[in-house]
Amino acid sequence: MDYNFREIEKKWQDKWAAEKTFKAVTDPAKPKYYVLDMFPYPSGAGLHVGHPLGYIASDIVSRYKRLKGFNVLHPMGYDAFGLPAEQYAIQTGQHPEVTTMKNVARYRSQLDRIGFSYDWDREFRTCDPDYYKWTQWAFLKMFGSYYSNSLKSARPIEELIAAFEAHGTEGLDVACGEDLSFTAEQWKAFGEAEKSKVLMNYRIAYQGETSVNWCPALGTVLANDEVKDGLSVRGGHPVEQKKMTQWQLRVSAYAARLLEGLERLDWTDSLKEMQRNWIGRSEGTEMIFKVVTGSEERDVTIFTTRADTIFGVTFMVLAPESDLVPLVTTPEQKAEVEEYLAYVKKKTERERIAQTKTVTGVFTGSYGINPLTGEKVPVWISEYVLSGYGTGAIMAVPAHDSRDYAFAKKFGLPIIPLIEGCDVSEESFDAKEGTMCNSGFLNGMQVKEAVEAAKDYVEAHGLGRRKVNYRLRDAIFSRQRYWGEPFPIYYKDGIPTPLPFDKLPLTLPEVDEFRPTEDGQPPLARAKDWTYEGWPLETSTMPGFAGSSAYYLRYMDPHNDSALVSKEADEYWRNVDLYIGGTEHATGHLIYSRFWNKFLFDLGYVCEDEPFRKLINQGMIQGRSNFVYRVVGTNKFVSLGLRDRYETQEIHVDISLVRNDRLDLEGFKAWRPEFENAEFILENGEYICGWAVEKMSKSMFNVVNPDDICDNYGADTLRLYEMFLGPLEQSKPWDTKGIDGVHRFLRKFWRLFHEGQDFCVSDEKASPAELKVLHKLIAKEEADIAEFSFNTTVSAFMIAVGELSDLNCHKREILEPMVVMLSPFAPHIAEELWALLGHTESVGAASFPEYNEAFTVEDSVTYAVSFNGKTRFTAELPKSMDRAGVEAAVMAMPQTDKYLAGLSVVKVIVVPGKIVNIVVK
RNA sequence: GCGGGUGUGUUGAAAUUGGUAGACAAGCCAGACUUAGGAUCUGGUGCCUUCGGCGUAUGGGUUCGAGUCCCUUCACCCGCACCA
Repeated sequence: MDYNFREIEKKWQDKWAAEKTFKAVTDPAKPKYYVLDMFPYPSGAGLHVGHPLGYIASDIVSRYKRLKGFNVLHPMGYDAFGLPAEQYAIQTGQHPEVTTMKNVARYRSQLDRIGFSYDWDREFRTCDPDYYKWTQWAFLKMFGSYYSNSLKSARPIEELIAAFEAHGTEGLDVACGEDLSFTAEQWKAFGEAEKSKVLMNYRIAYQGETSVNWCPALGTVLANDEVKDGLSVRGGHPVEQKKMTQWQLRVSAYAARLLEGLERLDWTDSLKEMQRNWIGRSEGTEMIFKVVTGSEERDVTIFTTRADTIFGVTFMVLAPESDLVPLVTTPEQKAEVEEYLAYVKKKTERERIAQTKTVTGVFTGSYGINPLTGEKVPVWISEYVLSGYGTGAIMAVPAHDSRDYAFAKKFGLPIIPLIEGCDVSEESFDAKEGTMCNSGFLNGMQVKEAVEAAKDYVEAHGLGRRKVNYRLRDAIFSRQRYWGEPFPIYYKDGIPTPLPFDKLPLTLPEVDEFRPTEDGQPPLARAKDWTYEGWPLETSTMPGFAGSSAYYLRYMDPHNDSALVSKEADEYWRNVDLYIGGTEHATGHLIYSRFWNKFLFDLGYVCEDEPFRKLINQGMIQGRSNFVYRVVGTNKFVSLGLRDRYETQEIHVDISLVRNDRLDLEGFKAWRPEFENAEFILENGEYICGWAVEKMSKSMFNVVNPDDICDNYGADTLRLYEMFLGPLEQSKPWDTKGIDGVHRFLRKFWRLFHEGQDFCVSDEKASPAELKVLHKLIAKEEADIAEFSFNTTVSAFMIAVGELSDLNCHKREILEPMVVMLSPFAPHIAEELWALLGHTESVGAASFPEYNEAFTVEDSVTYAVSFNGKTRFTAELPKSMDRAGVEAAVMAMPQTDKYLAGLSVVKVIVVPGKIVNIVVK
């Protein structure tokens, strides 16, 4: 009986599906293990061979953990709201749901062929109303909450209202947009609209005007992580800055906790570092400068991390968007300032990035007073100061900040050095080292002391206070799009009002077209009767990250109609033990999810405050493209080695026409009409193609489809090969060439159980040599899976199978545990052999074999004998021999004499079990 | 510019964490069986060579011993980027 993978794989996949083999049931008697893949966005292109890499790894861990006695939750679903389906809908008129469901079905059929052990009963799509009901629910909870800084927790907004009624803003320590100040009496006197506006300043989900990334081509705003280099991540369209009123999430309130939480997570350092940078904590000082405009005087607060440099302040700078700008502009400067603001406004984000080196700015006409020296310094406006960070105003110290330096040079402002011996004639001195000078009471101190001394001084004299700033901004939460979750908000007398919980889900209405309305309203404005009790409903929808922020919780209890997740399910499954996915979500999804989870934790809906305990980033699988070289102006194609003799043009060729870099000439001619009459200049009778590693994509003709691999080699081979390709976390090119090696291994494994065509396994007792092979492999697999080093496990299997074939071993005692151990990697062949071995239950119900050191212990060890560190020969010695014995034995060997000829021994170093080093002179 | 990472045969990669570098695979070469082979099996395969020597990007250091630890330089990849 040959290894017929097609028949075997079909048979077992059908059986797993029919019997729901991998159904997870809450079982307090067993320890739980939750393995999650970042669920995919089902794109129209289907899966390529790179996508399942992480899924295969997580499936191996899932199956392994089941063998180790864990109750494993391993679900899968789809991140189904998103731009591509909507763009397609705009172009074709086809409802995004239709496209999405078609793509989901395709994904599902591709996934099913690879033999994953998902519990498909828990599957859902983020666009299912049953699911997005809970996304809307969470939004309403955020709308109904504020963040208490003193309690470090979200609290119901009713508590805040009660506080306002009792004592206004007195003693308030909460996260907010701007610092408001009013008394209880004032609060009570506010009208409904006014109260709503005030509360927006504190809600965790709030509506507010902000500068947003507006993408005209997509007709929507985008979050910071959806924009890269001034272009939209999806589609690559230009993005500009625009002030708009938008729904936002007060993620910034959680900055400190998001940062601290990283300490407790088992994530890679690079990923944690990325999040730290994104959160961007910096310790500094807020200081008040009096600014004099004509006869008026007002306080301007600046933020600095270098309070020690205050004696070097020679000017101040405001962000162009700062509210202070109109207030401090003098009548004489008004025209110039307005011209500058117009210039800044018309720049797109992309231009701004491209021109970071150009220095621009304008003088306001006002002067600030240095609170320490009483000196007057001019107040400027420049785009290098950002309105969104700190206070949008800075004190400029050109001697010790390179940006201030460039500005001072350009506009001829004075530069005062503050560190002894520093040279500021060519560039600023940014390093925090040296002895202070020109700095009043700080003179003579080292910079590090001066930083603290200056902060103390400022606080002691009431000039300002210590302040921790974060770079993390609130998340913009509305999109002017159709294909997303509708906001459960209606406008009663213009006041944003939450829909009652029992009206959820608020389902997406039908519209006749998916593009914005003629007057620029979002597509939902096209819906007939988009109202609640006669009041208009919100017309924007939620962004892509909304649905993916709590999906891992829903898998714990996916059919619950009365809660996102029941208390019992949450307390059993708690959080994700192992999360596998790409790095591209480092600053998006992985921040939002942590925020979302912490919020639900604060309100007591979940019991863990971090969602993902351990996270692995699988590397990307790139494509390996092939090229042919056309001689310019002809239809002749020259082989790689000969192309230097011609002027050639490199052309991508479909990799299906190439094998081992040899071109299939007839296939190439048939590929495209223009190549029909192609002629070839061959080397050694063959056409050798060039190659390069590139992103796997249709346009490069280098896409490898997993279905084709399953057809030709089988899912087990695909799984093994993807793991064999190299370390999981590393990016690597796909190269189908090597796949025969693992396929051959599976056939060899199969043959261990067969004698000719017959299944043949003996009950004979295993020999010590055979047991050693087995137990070496057990130890190796245990260690490798703990470190996610799957490639070496596959190698170890190949070696073990090679050794067992050499030993001609067909014994059940050895082979049965081998099948169990192989089952996480190649489950189909394992199930088949397991059944042939006479078992009626799935191999998944077996236990992972116990490692017994006794079988692998050697009674002798090989010592490497070296002279002055150079290994000359090896010596086989009993393992029990002590150092002195080893030394004596080695010194007595004839080879030693040979290498000692004429030299004297200085000393002998014996490393037990490894090395004997003889130092000679 | 700042931060993180990587560098080993023709290729993907191993190396028990400081102990015989290149396991395992691919490719290539030779042989066997074949009408044939994108099939199967066997052997060889880092470089220079006569002994032997040289080899883990580069130059140095620590050590009896370094791919592994420390410093220098170079190259590449990733992330952030006017964050005061």
